[in-house]
Amino acid sequence: MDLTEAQLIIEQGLSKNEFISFFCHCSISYSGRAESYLDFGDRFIAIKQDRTVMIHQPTGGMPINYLKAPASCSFKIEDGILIFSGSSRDDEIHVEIKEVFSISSRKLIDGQKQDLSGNEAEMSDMIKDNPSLISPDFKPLSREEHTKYGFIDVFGHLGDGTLAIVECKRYTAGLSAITQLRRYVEKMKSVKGIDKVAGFLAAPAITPNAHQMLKDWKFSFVEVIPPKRNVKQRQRQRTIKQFFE
Amino acid sequence: MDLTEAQLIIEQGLSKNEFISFFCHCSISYSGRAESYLDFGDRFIAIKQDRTVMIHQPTGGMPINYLKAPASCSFKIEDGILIFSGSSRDDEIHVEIKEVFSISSRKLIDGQKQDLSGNEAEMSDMIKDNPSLISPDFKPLSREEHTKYGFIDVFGHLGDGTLAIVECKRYTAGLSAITQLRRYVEKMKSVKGIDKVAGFLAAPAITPNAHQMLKDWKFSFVEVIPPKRNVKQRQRQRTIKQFFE
DNA sequence: TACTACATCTCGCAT
DNA sequence: ATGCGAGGTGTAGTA
Repeated sequence: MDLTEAQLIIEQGLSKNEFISFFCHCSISYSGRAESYLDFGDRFIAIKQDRTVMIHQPTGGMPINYLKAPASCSFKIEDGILIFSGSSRDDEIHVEIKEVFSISSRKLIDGQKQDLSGNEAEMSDMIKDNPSLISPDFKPLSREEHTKYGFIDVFGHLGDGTLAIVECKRYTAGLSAITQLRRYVEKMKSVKGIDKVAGFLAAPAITPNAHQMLKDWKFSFVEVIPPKRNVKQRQRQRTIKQFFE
Repeated sequence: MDLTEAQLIIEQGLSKNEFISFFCHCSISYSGRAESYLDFGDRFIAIKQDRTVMIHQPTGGMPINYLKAPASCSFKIEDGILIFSGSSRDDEIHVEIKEVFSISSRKLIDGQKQDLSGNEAEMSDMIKDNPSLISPDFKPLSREEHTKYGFIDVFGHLGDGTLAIVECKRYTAGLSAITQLRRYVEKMKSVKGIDKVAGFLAAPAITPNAHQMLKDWKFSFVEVIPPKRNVKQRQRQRTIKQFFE
């Protein structure tokens, strides 16, 4: 495809804030928080409607280069090469495009927001509603609370009045989960001036090293499978409800 | 665009392992590690050559849904709707496509790898080569070493023989950086049976809370600006060198 | 804005 | 395969 024509289509798309996507043969220089260079090869480039820029190689899940919105984007042809210069707050990229294979540009209309289930907040919700998952005598007091001790997933006390902190992890808990729990427990001990605060780790599994550290610090592991709502069901129900209202 | 034609183009692209990209009007159900539903709207969908799947809304840097490679992808038309079913190891998505606006599919050739500079490894490199950045009497012994105590950025000793552990962060260090350092220091103490191991945090800055915790644990903060090579320069030099060899 | 922690984190590396 | 930590992490929530 002729580079002058490509430049025209892209600049029209930019002026109309369309979603621009194209395949090309290019090299990429990046400079900002870090620096990188990627020699010539075939890539996919997209400029989204908020001027997010992302450049993908043919494989892999993450963009090889990107700019956060809103990036200023300019195109010019120099020595027979289409040069794309983009810059955002912290970073800039220079793309030398030797060939453009195809371009699509379109205004996309989408006001929807995703309904996502299965995050850590829902797990701590479940534990607060079902405290026996932690211990028969666990009484939760708060959940997902920002305190001066830290961001504690579930906080409460045991039957004998001992304060208890629960740290939730949706996946196999590693060393960092234990250090996180330890930090909250230590902080609460020092601020409250008490020498006994119970620490619980709620997760579906725990790594061996983390389990050792947990035992060293006299914390308890509780196997908890994180919950999931059926969001499609929920969405449908809401739609039906709206229909009848 | 006719949905039957769209299905044909996509399936041809899949059979040739091409990079397929298209704009469409669709809804998306996701189920796997989490669950989500996104009601109908205009989206961009790409299936990469390794069968990575990503779906983007018109704005924002991250895909709203995705599948890790290699995903199995199938398309069928049912009740006048093109249905895209994709499944990878842990997850699956169901996309109901009411309209396809445009499709591009192409085999991209790209054997290049990115040369990235400004990562933590280069920072620990610099410290090992310039130990006085940490302390006048710091003698580094190793860097970026996987030990049973953890992954220690720079390890060495001071003039009086005290062992020293350096944790590097490229950005403002927070609480987790201190707990990480603390974990290495504590573990090294207990394994070696000594009661004094020096801990250094090397970073361009540190948050107030982290600084307090650092002081509580008698660690030291050293202001270090992470280095950056000029990778484009380096690439050019290598090219010139190759030319003369 | 700075700080904190989650993420369908992803990715690479070492065990 | 699993464990572990970095990331140009991004993103949301809060003070």
